[in-house]
Amino acid sequence: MKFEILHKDESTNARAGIIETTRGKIETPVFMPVGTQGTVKALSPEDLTDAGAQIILSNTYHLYLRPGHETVNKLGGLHKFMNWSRPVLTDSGGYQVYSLAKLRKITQDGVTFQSHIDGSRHFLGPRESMAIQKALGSDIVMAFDECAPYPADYEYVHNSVKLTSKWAKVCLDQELGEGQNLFGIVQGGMYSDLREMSAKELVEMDFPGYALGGLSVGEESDIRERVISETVQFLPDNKPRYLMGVGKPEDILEAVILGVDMFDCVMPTRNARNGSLFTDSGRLVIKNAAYIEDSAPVDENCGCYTCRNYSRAYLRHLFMANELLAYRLNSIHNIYYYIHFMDRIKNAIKDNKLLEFKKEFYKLRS
RNA sequence: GGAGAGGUUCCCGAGUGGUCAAAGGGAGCAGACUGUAAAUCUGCCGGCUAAGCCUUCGGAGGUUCAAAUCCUCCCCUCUCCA
Repeated sequence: MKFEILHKDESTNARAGIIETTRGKIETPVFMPVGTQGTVKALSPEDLTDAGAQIILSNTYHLYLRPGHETVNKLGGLHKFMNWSRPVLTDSGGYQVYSLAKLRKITQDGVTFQSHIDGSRHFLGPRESMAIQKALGSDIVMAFDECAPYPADYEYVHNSVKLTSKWAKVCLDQELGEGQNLFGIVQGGMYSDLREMSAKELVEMDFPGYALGGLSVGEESDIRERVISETVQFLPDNKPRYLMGVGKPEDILEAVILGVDMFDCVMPTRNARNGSLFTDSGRLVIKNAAYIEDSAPVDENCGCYTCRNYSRAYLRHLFMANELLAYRLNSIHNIYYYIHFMDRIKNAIKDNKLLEFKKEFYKLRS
């Protein structure tokens, strides 16, 4: 994997670059749609490429439980299995340590999960996570970390950072497949010194890319931005930086300004399924009665398949009637919005106009 | 014509003397979703000059301190038999 910065914005820390993987190039800043179970919910791979997706996310824990990584491997790996030939990044299962907190127990060696599907017990540690991700054949492999909750006291987070560093080293020692690249994940909660410690320990290990984990867990956006900026300063300039799980368009914009290159979030797809559509003037809740007879598209300026062909009134009808097409059309729009939002940010960086873009962005939604 | 069942707040449907503005569901209205246990979850859902009052349980009348609940008559639905 190769990462090259093509341009740096003059007035912010934003960068526009390109990641080269064996499965193709990824222009950054990039948004990666989330396809936890080997599918971006409601969308086909064609829908994703049409919307401009360059890389998608998938998940170690979920694919391990179902259908099983060995099964996926026997069927030719995740890309072939799901008919997606562009790059895939797999999360390690570290987020499930947080999201499935009630169903797991952490030890020094890893985490014992009780399956949310059938209650059976499964051990997932750094070795297991690497082996699973190797079998899946993803292009970017995430280290197995502990995503700490928020709020959490200093001692808890301190231990969490030490554990994450210990596991990161184990991950690094595991053999991966051809073309696979392992990213380390910085933890440290909202504590500046722990973020610094975590970042330095991981940078010492020399990963091809670094992620900021443990954010978007309920903290205020100003706290998040503080942590991002405090963390990024300890990360090498010439490696991609990935902010995990963030977020709203405005959150992403702020993080790009602070020097982040990669993002993922369930928000565009989940909100689409719940009737909330992203536009430059804010979120449009398609189920609102205001759109019953509205013949306009969701967003007049949007070039997505949904906006080119369907009215708000029709989308509202599909949603209210629980029609399956609603999920697909809404998801197409939101994913397109996010991806093109990143394109506009990227172009603004190349033109040294990111701050102007930001100003215009907030003006439109007020 | 005979026998039976029933009419409850937008809909379905509980409730058979006071704890009933009336369970529950649906529909509707609004909100939340941040490395997906999410096509999920939450709130509202008769009116008002609101810790109180007013109107409501097919219609009219009556019994009672008190009626969606008991009585009388009327109207209307449905099922079965002829």
